[in-house]
Parts: sequence; structure tokens; C-alpha cells
Amino acid sequence: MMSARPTMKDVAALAGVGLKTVSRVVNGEGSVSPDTTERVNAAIAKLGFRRNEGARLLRQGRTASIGLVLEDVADPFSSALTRAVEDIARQHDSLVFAGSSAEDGVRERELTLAFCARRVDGLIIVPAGATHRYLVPEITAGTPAVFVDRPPVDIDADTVLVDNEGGARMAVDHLIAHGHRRIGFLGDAPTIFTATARLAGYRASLEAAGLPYDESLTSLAPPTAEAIRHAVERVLGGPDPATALFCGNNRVTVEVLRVLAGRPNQPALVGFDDFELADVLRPGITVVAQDPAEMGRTAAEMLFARLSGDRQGRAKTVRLPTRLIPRGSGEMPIATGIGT
Amino acid sequence: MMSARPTMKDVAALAGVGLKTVSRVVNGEGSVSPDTTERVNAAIAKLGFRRNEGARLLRQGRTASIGLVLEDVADPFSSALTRAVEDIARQHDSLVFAGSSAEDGVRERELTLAFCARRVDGLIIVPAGATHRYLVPEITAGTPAVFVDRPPVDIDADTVLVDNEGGARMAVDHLIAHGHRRIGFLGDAPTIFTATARLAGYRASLEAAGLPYDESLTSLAPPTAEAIRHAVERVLGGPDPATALFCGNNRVTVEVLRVLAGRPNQPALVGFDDFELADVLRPGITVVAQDPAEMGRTAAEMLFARLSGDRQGRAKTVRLPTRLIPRGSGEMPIATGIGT
DNA sequence: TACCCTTCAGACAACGTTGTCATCGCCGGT
DNA sequence: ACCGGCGATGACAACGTTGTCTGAAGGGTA
Repeated sequence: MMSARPTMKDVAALAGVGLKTVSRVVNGEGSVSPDTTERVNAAIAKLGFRRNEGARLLRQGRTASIGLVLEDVADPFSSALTRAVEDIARQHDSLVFAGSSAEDGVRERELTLAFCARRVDGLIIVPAGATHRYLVPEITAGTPAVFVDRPPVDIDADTVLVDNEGGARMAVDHLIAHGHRRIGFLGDAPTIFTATARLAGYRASLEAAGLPYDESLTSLAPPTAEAIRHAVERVLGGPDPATALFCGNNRVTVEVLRVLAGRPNQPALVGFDDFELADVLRPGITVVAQDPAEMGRTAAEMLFARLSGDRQGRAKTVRLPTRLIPRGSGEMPIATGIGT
Repeated sequence: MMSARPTMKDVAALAGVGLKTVSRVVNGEGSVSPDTTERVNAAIAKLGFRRNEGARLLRQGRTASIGLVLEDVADPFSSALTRAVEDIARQHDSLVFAGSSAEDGVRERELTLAFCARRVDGLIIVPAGATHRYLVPEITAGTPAVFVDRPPVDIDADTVLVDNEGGARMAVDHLIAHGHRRIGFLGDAPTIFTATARLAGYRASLEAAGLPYDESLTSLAPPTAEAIRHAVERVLGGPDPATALFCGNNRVTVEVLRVLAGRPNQPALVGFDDFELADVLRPGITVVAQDPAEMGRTAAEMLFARLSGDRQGRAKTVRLPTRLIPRGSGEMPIATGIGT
């Protein structure tokens, strides 16, 4: 019963016209008599013909699709970004291939090159790898790439970043303004661009306030549950403990909250990157919010701008602002240590 | 500077061999002398040639890609499902087109047909529309579809569901077991399959316990923030108010928590579908969890099974279990109404 | 020497479309 | 009655690859 898919040839045969005439009707090119048009349309309807876009686009040398390489499709940052990219792509009649690099440079590369092999019209990449030289031939061959959240390494390409350093600085300034002098920083591996930038913001804020940078109050390890637990205990448990924490990203913040839930004497806390329910927790969690959707939109718009002609101009970098959202946890005064 | 992409023809010319020989080398078909192979490989490297998969797959009549139609790529349910689908697809050397229907039947249809026009090998759909008859020609033509979370309408196709009714029943049974007799149900529009099934479970549980079904304790409207606020006030504010709430889905649960945050006398609460931070809230939120990743895996595996031959068998429906996760909110006794 | 078989290689058509060009008939203008 | 032009149509090549077939060269066997 599984009939093969009808092609234009089949339609042409049934309608008793030439192949090209069918093509003309399908594309509404005009210069086909109403009579013929109707016969062709009848044949199309009868056979349930649908044009094969793949073949069409092969002929035209495009694919009307773009490749989106994320760290993990499933995390909220990535998925908000994906949705925004999708919406812009739709406006340009383009479909989106989405894939996860799992924060693994090799996988990022494989995925990206798989997209290129499909001849996607362009790429949007949240990079994980340590180099992007492998993209040079692709970009040279005419597949533009836009990097998001982190800059590319070893090559020059359009990039959308947020003001990580400024955001971190704003977060720590905020804690300092509320009287804190011992502020912990729970970050991520320094190989991650954003982690380093946020650390820099943290240090800049401390320095501007004349406060010392104390390594014993920081953690720069990948945020596994285990590592976070230890870090929190270390930072809050020492002889001169932190009274406030700045969490370098979403995952860290959530893990920290999990750890803190089992403790008395909550420190003040500001997280980098907003998350659902931050306002429902008691106290509400103060965050420096970035806007993943805006990042996605911006990147997609830059990409489509490249695709419609602007292929020569120098690589641009856009740096989006962050926004401090006070909700309570960042405005708590220094806890008067009961029993310490 | 933007050189066009080299093709096999270019490689062949440079290596001084025939086109087909290049094809053979690229595909590792053997029966090419080591000498020739080397020359071809040198030419490939020199030109930075990469095979055009689109053209290859056109020839082979496949696309090694599948289409995934979601309600909204950005929501946690969809994105967890996407990730699982992606992982299975990768095992089959397939890429994933992802798109959002925005809970709009027309958009779902457009998106799905756009995928079909690209000749995706198969479809995975979280349906939103009121009919899927439009898919009949596609399925007949050999593009299998698997439906997830909700069954298709008007057609017969593979489907992955969760035991919505059983899950809802488990939730309400749980509240009843903790002494509640007045239990509110905050659901969603009855046009949504899962909403209706969960309502049925709610009613079945009440009935089994000999409790009356009281419409004034339920809300079956789309869960906008406004609607939820009113519903909560109505259900908890009447003369004989609910002492416990069962929330029909994730979005409802979160909105309800937002509303409840501003009230004294928290009711007991169980939500359908788990969410990040449910364990960090105080009290922890008891939920009936479904497993979106498992749903995605299952659907993708069914799809690839169809794609590797099993195209005739009758449509199968898999119903995955749900799991009650007690965290506190569902185990609270009836609040002794202070000041009521 | 004649034969066959194997190994390597290329010519050609095909996948399903679109761009280019040629053809045909018909109209109006002279 | 002739010609230019236009509307309608189809033949053909092309996009970049792969499947099929055919052929040439080389080596072994009788």
C-alpha cells in the first residue's frame, strides 16, 4: 500500500503536460494558461504531490536551514535561545537543525561539520571547544557562523556576548552596598570564558571597594553537586567565613540553594543568570539576569544579515547588557552569627 | 576571496582521475589502487572538499534527518524530550529539525508539512491541533510519525503517552490519605488531552473515596497568571474551601506557588510533572513526575524501528508510568484555620 | 597462444527540481 | 500577405552525488 511519493514527472504525465509546466504552476510563475493550470492543479491534488524541497534547494544551492549548536538543548538557557532563533528563522522561511555539544569540543566539531556537510546556510554556535580553526574552510566557502555567549577561539567571527564582567561587578557591588565585606565566589572552570569574565568582575568590584581578594572564599571547579557542597562548606565554614555568596551561573546557584536549604544562617546571595521560580523562593533570589532570548534573536538577525548580502564586512561583536533583579536574597544584611 | 565550494568534479580534475573514482575513495569502497587513493586524498585535502550530504541523500532517497514538532522548544518538558530524541537520533546518524507549534494547530501543520517537504525520514510530534488528517498522505507516502504526550486525532499512529489518569489518581489518593476531603483541581482547557485525562483521574479518586465532585473547587481554564490567581482565590476562599490543591500541570503549579507565596495558611499541594527546584522550595513540592526524557527516547526508538523495516505493523501505543515524589507539600495535614 | 578472471577505472544515467533556450501558434500592424 | 512580438509550452542541461555498466590492463591456467 505504501505508494512511492509522486514527483513532478508523475504530475506532468497525469495532466498530460510537460515537466516544466508543472514546475511553473507549482511556483506560480504565471505564463501558464488558466486551463492548463487547472489541469495541473487537479493532478497535484489527486496524487497528493508535494514538492521535494531538498531537490529544489540543491538546484538553487541553498538549504533554507541553519545549524544551531548548543551546549545542551535541554538546559533553560539553551532552550530559550533556541526558541528565539527558531522564531527569527521562521521569518526567513528557514528551518533549524539543533544539536548539543555536551560541552565537549570534539562533539561540537562533529556536529558543526555534520551541519556543514548538509550545507546549512549558516551556523549559530555556543562554543565549547578550545579551537575553531576547523571552521575556517567552511566560513571561507561561504557558510557564515555567529558565536553566542562565548567568543570563538583562533578565528574571527560575529559574536554575541553579554557583559559578564560588568554583570558580575554589579552583583558584587550590590552585596558590598548591603554591608558585606566577606563575599564568596562560586564559579566554574577557568577554561570557560564566561567563568573567567565573571571572576574578573568579582575581583574588580572587590578592588574598587578596597577589599582583599581571598582565594579561600572562591571555588573555580566544575559545579558538580559534590564540589559545590564542599565549596559551600569551606567558604561558609572557615574562621572568617563569607557572609554573602555570588554564584557564577545558574547550575551553581541551584546547587548552592540545595545545599543551603539544609543550613541555618543563610548568607546573602546573588546569582548570575535568572531562573524560573527565583521569585517564589523565600527569600526571593536576587540575580543578575541575562536575556537568552535576546541573545538568540540578536545572533539570528546577524546571521540572516550576513546571508542577505553583507558577507564581506568585518566580524562584529555585540555585547548585551545584564540587569540586576533584587528579590531579597541579595539584600539581606550580615547574619548576626548565632552560636558562632 | 569567498571561493565556491569544491565538488567531486573539482577533486577529480585536480587528481587527474574520474569522478566516480573520487566517489569511491570518499566512500571507502575499495577497489581503488593505493596510489590513486593517495592522489585523490591529497586533492581532497588541498581543496578542503567535503561531500555534500544533501546531494548524496537525494540520490539515496533519504535525508538522515527527522522532524520534531513541539509545543514550545523553550519549555522544560519539550527541551528534555528534545535532548533525548537528539541522542537517539545521533545513534542512527540522523539530525534533528526542531520546531515549536506554540500550541497552535495551524502552525503545527505548517511546520510538520515543511518538514515533510524536506523529506525528513520521520516525524515525532507533540500534537496541538484538532486533527491530523493532513498527515495521511505523508504517512502513506512512507514518512512514519510518532506522537508523544497526546494521541493523534482522526488517524492511527504510534503514540507514547503517560498514564495521566493513573498519575492524577495517585496524586489525589495521596492527599486523601493525608486527611484531606476538600481537594481543589486546577487544570487546563478540556481541549487538551492530558488535562481531560487528569481531570478524570481526579474524579475517579474522589469517587473511590466516596467524596463528592464539587465544580466550585475546580478550574478548567487555560492557565494564565490572571486566571490562576482568580481560581486560587475562589477555591481557597469559599465558605467551605479546599484544604489541598492538585495542579494539573507544570505551568499551573508554578503560577499557583507564585500566588500562594503571598498568603498565610498554605494548603497542601501536589503537582503533575516535576520541575527543577521543587525540592528546594520550603516545603518541598510533592509531585507526580513523568519522565520527558524517557518519553523522547521511547518515541525516537519507535520511530527508528519503523524506519528500519517495521513499516507494516499496526500502530502501537506505549503508556509510561508516573511516579509520586513526596517532598512535603503533599503531606501537610489540614491547616487549622486560624482566624477563619 | 588462447582464454578467462580479477582489478581498477571511467562513462553514463539517475535522484527531483529549476534555469535557459527554442518552438509554436496567433495577434496586430503595415 | 508579411513580419515582429508575445503568450504558452516543452526539451534539455544542470545542481552534486551514487548505482550500473562497460572496458582496459594484467595475470594465471590449459
